[in-house]
Amino acid sequence: MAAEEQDLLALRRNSTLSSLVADRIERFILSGQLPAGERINEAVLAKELGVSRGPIREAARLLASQGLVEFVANKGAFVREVSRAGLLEIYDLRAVLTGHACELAARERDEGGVSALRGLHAEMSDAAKSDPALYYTLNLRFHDQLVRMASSPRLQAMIDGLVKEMHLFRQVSLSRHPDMAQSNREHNEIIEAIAMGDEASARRLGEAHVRAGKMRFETAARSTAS
Amino acid sequence: MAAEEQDLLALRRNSTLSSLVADRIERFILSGQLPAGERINEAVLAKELGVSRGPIREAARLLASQGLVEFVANKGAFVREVSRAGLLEIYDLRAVLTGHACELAARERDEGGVSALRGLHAEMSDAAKSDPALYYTLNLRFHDQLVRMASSPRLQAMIDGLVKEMHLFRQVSLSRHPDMAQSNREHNEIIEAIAMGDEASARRLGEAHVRAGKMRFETAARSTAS
DNA sequence: TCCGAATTAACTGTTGACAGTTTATTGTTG
DNA sequence: CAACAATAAACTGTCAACAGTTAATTCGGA
Repeated sequence: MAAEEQDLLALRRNSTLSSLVADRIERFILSGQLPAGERINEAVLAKELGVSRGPIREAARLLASQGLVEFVANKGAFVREVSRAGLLEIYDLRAVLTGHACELAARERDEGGVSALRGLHAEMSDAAKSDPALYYTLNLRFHDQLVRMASSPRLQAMIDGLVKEMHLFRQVSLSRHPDMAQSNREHNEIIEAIAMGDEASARRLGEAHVRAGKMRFETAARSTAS
Repeated sequence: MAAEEQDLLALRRNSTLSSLVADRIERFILSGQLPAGERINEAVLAKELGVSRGPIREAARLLASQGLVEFVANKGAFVREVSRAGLLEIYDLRAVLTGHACELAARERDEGGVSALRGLHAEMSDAAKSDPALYYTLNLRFHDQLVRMASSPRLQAMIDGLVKEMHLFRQVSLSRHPDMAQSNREHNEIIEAIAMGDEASARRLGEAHVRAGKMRFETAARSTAS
């Protein structure tokens, strides 16, 4: 399979145990198997994964670089907690950076990229009616494609990190899009601005799109206040 | 001294060898003692700093999180190289993020912070005429203060990282401000926008200020082309 | 019964040694 | 003399054990 092949390539290019362990731990964290705030017990994880504590520590440091874990001296590595305020902060940053990404994408004028976006948009239109989970997955791919089209590795890394951090927020209500149709209409506007090379509009629309997500979360959270 | 006291506090709060080693290595890198592209020889550094290789490795991973070094499997840690294109990329990101910081600062309406900015601005006006090195130092503090006033830890970390990365660019022509007076006029405009709580202007001016720095670099580099 | 000090257990931080890979060197052949 | 293969050195990746710190438990006293 393509996915496995890519895994093997990544393995060969970066064949260190630490990175494999890091991937595993990252999945543990993002899946909620390691809850936010939890300490990462090195000995237990080492035994569980069948490796020594060294790679575990290095993996934790790697994840710390992505903002997923936090080190406290003589206490160890903890899965980072993201507060409500932190989440709003992340939304703002992601909005600003996404806007920048759209501006750069509009400047690049990558036709192949634009048609990829159009394809995803069409798929999402269907999924919006029938399959929210699929919409969610496609949405991630859409935004990933968008950011890649900015061809700015640092920008991509920053946004990736922010997206991962968002998943550390306790409530998982993020995965639910209250209004997928509206969200996808915004996607379409962004695509057209990029296709036309309209940098200013692309930036404004990209930023507004994420800000809209923030506001959707704020109102949803307000109504779900415990 | 206050600085030493703060160091001691940081030491007590985070009394791990790794972090101390990381600080040392970071200074080596930023001072050019470890040039960009150079491999970090763990054994040599360990001997030099009188510690084992473990802390060195962890410190390197810590620095990797700040974008200062890069790991290659089975080859080790290398001081990251920043190309001309990379530097321009960083300038853009910093511009966008600084604009955001200014917007947030304007929203906060922190009078103490504003007067701190005004104080630095006055000092810099003097330094601009007599002491470029001092101006450079004050400029760093000015931007630091600006970002702190946004009270967004993630934003601060991001910009800090970008500023550090900029220093990895080979040519050190960054430290020279071709037109300190103009730069400081821009500072003043930013301060006033923040003081008035004019978020939109603060953002626009903050972003433009860093973009101006980028353009100053571009023209300076063009004339210094080897 | 509850609070606090002393003791014990658990865990992280650090070290030195071993295994596997990469790079440099040497020797060989056309 | 140059190109290539084999060998040796250097270095990273991993491991298991030790030291130091933090957290939990036990014990004694009010």
